[in-house]
Amino acid sequence: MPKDTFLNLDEAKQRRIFEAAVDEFSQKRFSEASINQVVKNSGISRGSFYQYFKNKEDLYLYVLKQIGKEKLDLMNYAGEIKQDADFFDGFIYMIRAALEWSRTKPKYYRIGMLMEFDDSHFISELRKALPEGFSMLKGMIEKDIQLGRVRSDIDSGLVVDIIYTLNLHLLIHCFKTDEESEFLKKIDEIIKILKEGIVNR
Amino acid sequence: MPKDTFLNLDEAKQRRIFEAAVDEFSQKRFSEASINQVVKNSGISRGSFYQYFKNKEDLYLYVLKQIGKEKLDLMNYAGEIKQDADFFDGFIYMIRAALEWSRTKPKYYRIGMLMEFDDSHFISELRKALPEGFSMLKGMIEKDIQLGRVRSDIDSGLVVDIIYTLNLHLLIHCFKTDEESEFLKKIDEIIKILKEGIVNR
DNA sequence: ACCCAAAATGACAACCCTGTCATAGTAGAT
DNA sequence: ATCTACTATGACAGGGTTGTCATTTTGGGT
Repeated sequence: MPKDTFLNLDEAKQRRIFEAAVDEFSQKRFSEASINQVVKNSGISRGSFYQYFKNKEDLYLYVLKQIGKEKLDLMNYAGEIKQDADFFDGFIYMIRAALEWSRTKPKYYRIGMLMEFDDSHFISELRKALPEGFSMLKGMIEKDIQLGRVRSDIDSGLVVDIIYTLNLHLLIHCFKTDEESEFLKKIDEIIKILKEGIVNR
Repeated sequence: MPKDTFLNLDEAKQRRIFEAAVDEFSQKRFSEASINQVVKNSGISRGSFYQYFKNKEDLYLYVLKQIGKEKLDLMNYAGEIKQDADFFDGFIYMIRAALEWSRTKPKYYRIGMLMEFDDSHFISELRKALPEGFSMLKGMIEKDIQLGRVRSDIDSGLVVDIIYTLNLHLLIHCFKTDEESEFLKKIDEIIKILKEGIVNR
């Protein structure tokens, strides 16, 4: 979506702008993020920016697309291993992969998280169009139901929703406090509860 | 926290301002909410506003305090019934009470929800100082553990966290789509999963 | 060395916002 | 009727934002 003028730039400059944008969008929600900041931190002029991108939305979409490329590589790699695992192991594997990614590329991860809590029109619409990261989990639960590993009256969609929500919530906490081992411990415990329930028997 | 000049106003005018503030704070996060809007919708002048309140934070705290009063009444009422109920019933009761409140005072509820997703310094600090609505649930789980109704290896804090997070998540969805019966169905299902787990046995 | 098209620039308009302040208005007491 | 103390007002300063545009700079081809 950037204009040709941007694509014609030498790669170093493209990266400088991209990274300035990542910096900004990982600190502020889309609506609060400022082009001025991106312009300042990438050392280009305001006028140039609007020669490269149509507007702020254009820049955001570009950043997302770039991040998506890197994420896709990682997810494809993760996808190879968990073929015959059950849902629980598959989930834990995905969590660890995601955590690894969030550790190597924390800013990318933060952008995703901020997006999650952005209720602006633009972001709401955008979110709908984006691929759901945990969607594969739904298939895994359904497989487990067919194999008799999971109760047949369980709503797979709801379970994915639960997992997705709790994971996001814990991740945010993890980011704030930087207690990664605590996070993994809690995920394990949540999985256990999800498996067995909390009732004494 | 408002100035005396505000308290001296006749009640109708106080309400007008309060309601304009509620309108604004239930539509926009604190940082995005605009005094201009409040001023316009309450029909007072900008200058007057700053004669009534020190600043935006002052107004916000006032609104929260007013809402807190109403909420306290409701919660005290709800607290009377669930004395000897177990955690699950207690939780469902609380959910229904909260939902009832969100139905009668949706704007108040929205303010709370927006606060939940506000990471500004002011709101973060404020949130810490506020009483935790679900804190009583923790005690109920611990009681259930002692009574042998819940496994003793369960972390009560984590369970409350799970419940709190999922509830909030579902409520937001409920607010957006206005599917209240769907919401209650899901809560019931989540409780069931929390109780029994999803594993086939 | 010259030319010209493409790229870079920052001033600018137009619109937000918050908090202040000198002025104008009002209503009660003397 | 006058004085006074409180209240209301909107213009203003000073800050932010986005997107535009006339102007200058640059660099490749001749």
